[in-house]
Amino acid sequence: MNKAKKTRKQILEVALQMATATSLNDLTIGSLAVATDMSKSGLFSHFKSKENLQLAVLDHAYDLFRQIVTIPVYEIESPLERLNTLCDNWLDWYELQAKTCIFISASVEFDDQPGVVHDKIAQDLAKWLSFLISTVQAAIDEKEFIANADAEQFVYELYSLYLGSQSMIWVGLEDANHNRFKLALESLISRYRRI
Amino acid sequence: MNKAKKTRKQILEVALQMATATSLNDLTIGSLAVATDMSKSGLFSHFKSKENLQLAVLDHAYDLFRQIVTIPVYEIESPLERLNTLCDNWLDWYELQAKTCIFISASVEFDDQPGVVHDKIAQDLAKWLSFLISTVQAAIDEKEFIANADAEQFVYELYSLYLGSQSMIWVGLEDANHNRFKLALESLISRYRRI
DNA sequence: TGATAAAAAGCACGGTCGTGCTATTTTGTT
DNA sequence: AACAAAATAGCACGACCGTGCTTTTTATCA
Repeated sequence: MNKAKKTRKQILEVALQMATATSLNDLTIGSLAVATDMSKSGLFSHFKSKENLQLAVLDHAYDLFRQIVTIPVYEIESPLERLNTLCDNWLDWYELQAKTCIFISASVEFDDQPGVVHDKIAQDLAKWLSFLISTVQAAIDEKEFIANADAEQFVYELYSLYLGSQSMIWVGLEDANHNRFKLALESLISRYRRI
Repeated sequence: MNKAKKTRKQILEVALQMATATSLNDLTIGSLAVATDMSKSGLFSHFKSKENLQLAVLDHAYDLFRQIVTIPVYEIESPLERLNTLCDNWLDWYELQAKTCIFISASVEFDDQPGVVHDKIAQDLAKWLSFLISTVQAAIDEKEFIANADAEQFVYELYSLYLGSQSMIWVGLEDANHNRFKLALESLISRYRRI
């Protein structure tokens, strides 16, 4: 691997940490340079613009997300079991990222800020949601879920519960083990399950 | 009313609009001065610090929120009907604020940024959630909901669905009329309802 | 190993930020 | 109408932002 690629990767690891801890906009080139022990201009030349840096951070995050959440379930045959493991991994992802999710904060941050970053976030979110939808649809097709189930409605509710779990931890309505999420997920699945 | 109080109120109305459209941190004293046709220092002297401005904006928002969402339901006797109206008003609030909610964006923005603003947001959110919980509890007590219902779990799910509705509009999984939210809410209530 | 290209640093720029200080204008009261 | 007080404006500051330049250091490969 190139020297450039290597340092670029190291930068992105630190950058993802920082952007996760604060936000994509608070990830400043100066502070990132300090954190990586580089000069501002030396770091800057890797990305040519702040926007490119933000895109690179999101790309890096998505790679990591896939590695943790998505890829490990490919071998699982039962769609329902795949869905369950997916949710477990999804919670793991949250824990591994120091109890936040950069995609969620980024999507709130950029929902009123049009541009390529906004578009990439929307695109990544759409990819993840449609992956979930197809998994639910597979469960329907393989008769693990009831035939007249609405896969999109299921995923809307599932993603909502995930969002809510994060939001409500810091007011104490949800606990650190996501028990309300797990309970609601169980209930959600049972309503869709063929008995 | 004082001149000071009057202009302060005018400032806060514009400030809330701007903070809602972007974010509490992007609400800059300079840009707010331009928007209100004042000098930076003239405006600044009303609040003495940016933090105070942010607190004032949140206060103003919460007043408005109560006016639109909470106060109009006080006269409704049936807790369940109160809950339904509350949800309708809650959606109205979202529409009136140009299809965003400052509390949601602010809570994401400040969840990793300790201080008085963070604390106020958490406090406001907690107040709203406990109001919802007490309404659900009233429905249980008056036997509109089943006796062994969990009011907190209900509100966790309700708030999650609201969050999700907003998040998923911009990827097209939810539509502008919040139909997925309404459908899920109906389902949620029916699961708690005494038949 | 030495030539050449790539990576990193140094430095400067215009801009905007929040926030003080002082001067001026406007308000409210006698 | 005169005067004290309050509201607003003018101006300046140090700090940090993103981003261009030029120079120096480091990596790559014949």
